[in-house]
Amino acid sequence: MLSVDSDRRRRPTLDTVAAAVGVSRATVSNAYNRPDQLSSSLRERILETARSLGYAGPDPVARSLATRSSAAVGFMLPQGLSGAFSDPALSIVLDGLASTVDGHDHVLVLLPGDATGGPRPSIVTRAQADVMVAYSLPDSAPALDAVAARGLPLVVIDQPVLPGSARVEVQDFLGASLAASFLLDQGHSRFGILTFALRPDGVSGPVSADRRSAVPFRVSRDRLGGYLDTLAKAGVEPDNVPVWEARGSDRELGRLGARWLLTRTPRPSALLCASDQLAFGCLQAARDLGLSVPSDVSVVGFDDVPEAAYSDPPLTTVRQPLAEKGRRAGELALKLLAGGRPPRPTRLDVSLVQRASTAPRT
Amino acid sequence: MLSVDSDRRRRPTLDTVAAAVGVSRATVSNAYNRPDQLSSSLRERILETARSLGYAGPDPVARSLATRSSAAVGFMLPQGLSGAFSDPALSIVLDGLASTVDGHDHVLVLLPGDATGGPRPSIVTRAQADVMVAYSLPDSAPALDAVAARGLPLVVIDQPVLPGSARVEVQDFLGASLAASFLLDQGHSRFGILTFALRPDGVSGPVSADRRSAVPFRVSRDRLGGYLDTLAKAGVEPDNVPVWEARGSDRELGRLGARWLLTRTPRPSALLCASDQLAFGCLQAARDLGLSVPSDVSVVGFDDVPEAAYSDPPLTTVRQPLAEKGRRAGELALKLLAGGRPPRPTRLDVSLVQRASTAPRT
DNA sequence: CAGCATGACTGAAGCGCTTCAGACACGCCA
DNA sequence: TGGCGTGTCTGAAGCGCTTCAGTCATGCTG
Repeated sequence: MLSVDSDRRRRPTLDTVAAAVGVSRATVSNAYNRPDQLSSSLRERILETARSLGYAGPDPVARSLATRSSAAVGFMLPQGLSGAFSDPALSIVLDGLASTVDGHDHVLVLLPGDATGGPRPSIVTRAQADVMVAYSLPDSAPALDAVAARGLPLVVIDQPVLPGSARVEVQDFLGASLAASFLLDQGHSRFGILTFALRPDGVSGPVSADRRSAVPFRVSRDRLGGYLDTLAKAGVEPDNVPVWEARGSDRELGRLGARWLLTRTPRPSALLCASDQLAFGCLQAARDLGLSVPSDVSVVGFDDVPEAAYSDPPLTTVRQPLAEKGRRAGELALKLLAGGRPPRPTRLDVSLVQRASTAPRT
Repeated sequence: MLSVDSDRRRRPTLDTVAAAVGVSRATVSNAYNRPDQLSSSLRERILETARSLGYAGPDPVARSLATRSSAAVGFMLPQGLSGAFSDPALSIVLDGLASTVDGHDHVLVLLPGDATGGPRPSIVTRAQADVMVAYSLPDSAPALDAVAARGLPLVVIDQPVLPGSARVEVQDFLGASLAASFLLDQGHSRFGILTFALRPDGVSGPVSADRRSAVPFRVSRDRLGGYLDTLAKAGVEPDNVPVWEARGSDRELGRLGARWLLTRTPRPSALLCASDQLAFGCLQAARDLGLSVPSDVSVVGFDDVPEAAYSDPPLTTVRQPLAEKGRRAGELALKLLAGGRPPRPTRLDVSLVQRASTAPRT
């Protein structure tokens, strides 16, 4: 304890090095940040002395204060990390984002959410980041107000536009409607829908018409809406379509929901899922019940994660450009950081990928 | 651009608020950090004024400089994020870690690695964190030197002990040997081994005896060593055991390797994998080749990720307490931060979980 | 040789906050 | 009445760095 403290106290600073070399502090700073401002021989001497003194370079925090930039991008999640990362779609988006900002020497600061559907405002207020990226937070999450209060630039992924923020998202409604149309074309008429959280309250279960209104998660809203609207236009009453809400997007929760859906009477001949993970759960549930996919029941997912091509059977799903989404968000963040204005939001394309988990109704 | 700049310039500070209220800066600071140091009526007045001025609270960077603490834990990965998160084991560990540090109002700063098997030293040097957690980095990664140079406390997960650092890890060697013994007991004698990266050079392919020596990743070293040593003790020559190295730990790379292993002559009757993800790839490869698991070939994994219970067939695997690993690492990090000395490393337990992917040799 | 551009280095003013040793007024006890 | 503890608030010294306007030789031009 004592020794750690004294370690800390003894840590050399720019001044220590400057004094040791016999130059001004500014010169030492230049040795690190502006090599062209001093002779290379002096620079060498400074770096050498710094090394021998155990000086590892300018303190990042002090540097940030002086430059008013922390070289960090905050990433706000709607939930805790385990829930979050069980969704491979997030990992891919995050990777796209990370590789973009990493290439510009920025780091990613992770702000996990809690039951309110986003990070606590207090943690947002104290996070050292100079731009925030919000991933699929519910409308009007307190975290968003905290970002606004700090005046930080914001880019939102999969979320309605907020004044002054940049946005990237995909055409979820269209994607869902593509999937529903496809199944209708295949002759299906009895459907079941498996969605992930409509609200950040951790509830799983059948969805009442009441709960379907004013859904704060845009993605859930659009995918569910896309499914139901398309079915309705084809004459399938929304009230006759059982909907199960899973509180998260993982396989096991999907299995649970699918078990319920597949035991309704009459049994749906096609299941529409809000994510591939949920769809994988459906495949499992069908197997559990001795049903065969696609001859007894067709299943479609959403996202087209890599695994969708290898499931048994391979999954028919709606493809969205996940990595691209992350990359775009990263570029937008860097652009805002450089003082750019938020451009018009672009909605990335979606398309239907037909594989073996769907078949015409026989 | 201009307006952003002026926005920035105009942002109120403690002084702005102090002047507006007519008190000293110290008092405003106390209003936020030490409510007991001023009358609650004054405090209310200060907070109210701050709000009306658009002051969102003390600037985190300046605060960090003054307190010499940034309330952030750095997390260093051996590879880029996409590779990393395709491994569910990492997500679970990360979640355990995040929930622990989050509970103490710390955030996680992600430092993705590159081809050198860890984050670039420059990014480590500049990251604003006051303790680092290294996850499965190779021995002597440059990033580790950078941490040492900064004098930051360090906790390592799945890595050999470094002087002065805290450590948490599981008994990988023992786990591997448990799995190998089990298969030997089941009467198997022809084995194949599927490991993830032995070196951070991005190479996939059959492993020569040469490449098996001086493996810098401790986990790979111990799991592979545990398999081979145990087999050797039972009289199975290591040179007769084909080993495939996948450059990452994902299903598709596993499938590729298993395809090679399952087409050796004589064909192995049992496959030992370094991770569940790789094992899932084996299941897929077996299916591709028209082999049935477990009657034609037995497969064991390592980790016991949740999905292992739901694969087809459910996976026999070595269980390690993943979430616990992350939690412990988080606790250690917080302890070091508080000035504690690194305690003796604890190796967490492993155990074999028998499911349906293995069967006695017929 | 005056005049001037150039390169190398420095002084000092911040960046926005925390903290700690007081200062000050007030009420209380002896 | 004098002394003293208490509750409030302040002044000023940092935290470690960047940056910008200079200063000072030095060498070059005309």
